[in-house]
Amino acid sequence: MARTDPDISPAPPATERGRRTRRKLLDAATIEFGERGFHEASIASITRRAGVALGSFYTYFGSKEAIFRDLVRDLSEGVRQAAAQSLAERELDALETERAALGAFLAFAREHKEIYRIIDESEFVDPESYRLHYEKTAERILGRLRAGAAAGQLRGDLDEAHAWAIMGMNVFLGLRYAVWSKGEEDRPEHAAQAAAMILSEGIGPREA
Amino acid sequence: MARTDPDISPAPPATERGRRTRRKLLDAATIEFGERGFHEASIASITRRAGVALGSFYTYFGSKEAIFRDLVRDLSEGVRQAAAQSLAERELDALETERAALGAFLAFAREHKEIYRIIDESEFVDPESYRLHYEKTAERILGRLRAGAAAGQLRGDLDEAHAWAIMGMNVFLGLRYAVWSKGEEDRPEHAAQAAAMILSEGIGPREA
DNA sequence: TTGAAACCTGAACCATGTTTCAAGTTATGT
DNA sequence: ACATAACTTGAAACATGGTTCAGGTTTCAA
Repeated sequence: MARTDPDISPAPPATERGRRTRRKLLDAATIEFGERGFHEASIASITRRAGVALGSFYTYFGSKEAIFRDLVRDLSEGVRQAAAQSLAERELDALETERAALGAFLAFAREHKEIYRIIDESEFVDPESYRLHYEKTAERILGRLRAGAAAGQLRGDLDEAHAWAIMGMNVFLGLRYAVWSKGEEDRPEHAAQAAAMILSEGIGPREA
Repeated sequence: MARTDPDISPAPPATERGRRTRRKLLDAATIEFGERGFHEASIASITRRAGVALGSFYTYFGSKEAIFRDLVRDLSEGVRQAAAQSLAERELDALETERAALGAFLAFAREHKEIYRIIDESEFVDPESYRLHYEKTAERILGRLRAGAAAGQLRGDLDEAHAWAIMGMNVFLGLRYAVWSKGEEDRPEHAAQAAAMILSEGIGPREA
């Protein structure tokens, strides 16, 4: 009885020591999943990295899937906070805000390729978390678009689809110019510039 | 000697019967991988669906990864052809072409969610195929942008980054409005309309 | 017609890595 | 100080499913 449901993680740690151990496992898992992907990753390797016995893993997580799920939600929240903070720093108009958001995302993705990869892999390991992550992100973008429209800085008929379009642009530019970026010539600023141009004027011919 | 390299698929079938069996396996694999994802999928289940003995699998594919790789490249080519055909039908100007391309993609994604899923999962199962697929797709988009610019229908300074931005828009709109689409209210045409608006005018306030 | 190559078969082998467990250690509140 | 709950340990059990193989059948060109 009180069997550990593999889908659900056990109750949160009750002691400080417990919280530390759980955190060590989560951090080790970030590295392990980031480097090897979900299926190549092994729990033994995670506990080894964390400096913890194999058996301890199941004190904190019900299964390999469970730690992955907890990790994705953890990282998703971290990404959200990083973005929010970077936008709160300056007062910008709506178009500048979108450009800054993409810039922050590119910088973040470049710095934390593992996180990018883990969240993306959740589409196949834990689709629910993946959906949640992108739905919440789209909602935040839509919120900014609405604010911009209210301020007369954006057109008034923007909706969810526009938010998803912008998010897709950002994600793919991140993949190409931050995660896959190789040499000097792949400049994230250039990607940000291209996106900003599309959002401000479209790609139609310049007015005479 | 002549051991089967698990990474490489054996020589192509020499007989008609062989080609049929290989095709049956590929088709069964499309269903299996599409429904269960790479790791949940089993070779036994694929051969069962194909109506072929387990052992026959290794006559045509060196490993589970190998059939997945062959399948992704097969599907990628199929997607390319479908898009090319749908665009060849009508003579359109550059902006209309992009809109038609997105429309065709949304229709295709809605009709073949499995294909969409398999190609996306290749990011983690066979990254090389994934990169190839999206690099080739971006190149085709860039080709269209250049043609549009040459015809004076698009601005002249569009480059790879713009192509990736457009591709990202399309992919995410496809995910949201074709693959995840639930009710009547998620209309792909609406997504296509939003993207077309962004490309033609941007999201800035309407001119007075 | 005939021989060789191509193809088919499915039971058994086997590697891998997740999960369990029973016994010990450390923390916490009274 | 004591009792109890929280936590730790790692060897072993276990399930799963990919891969091999030795022997049969079909195809096809000469």
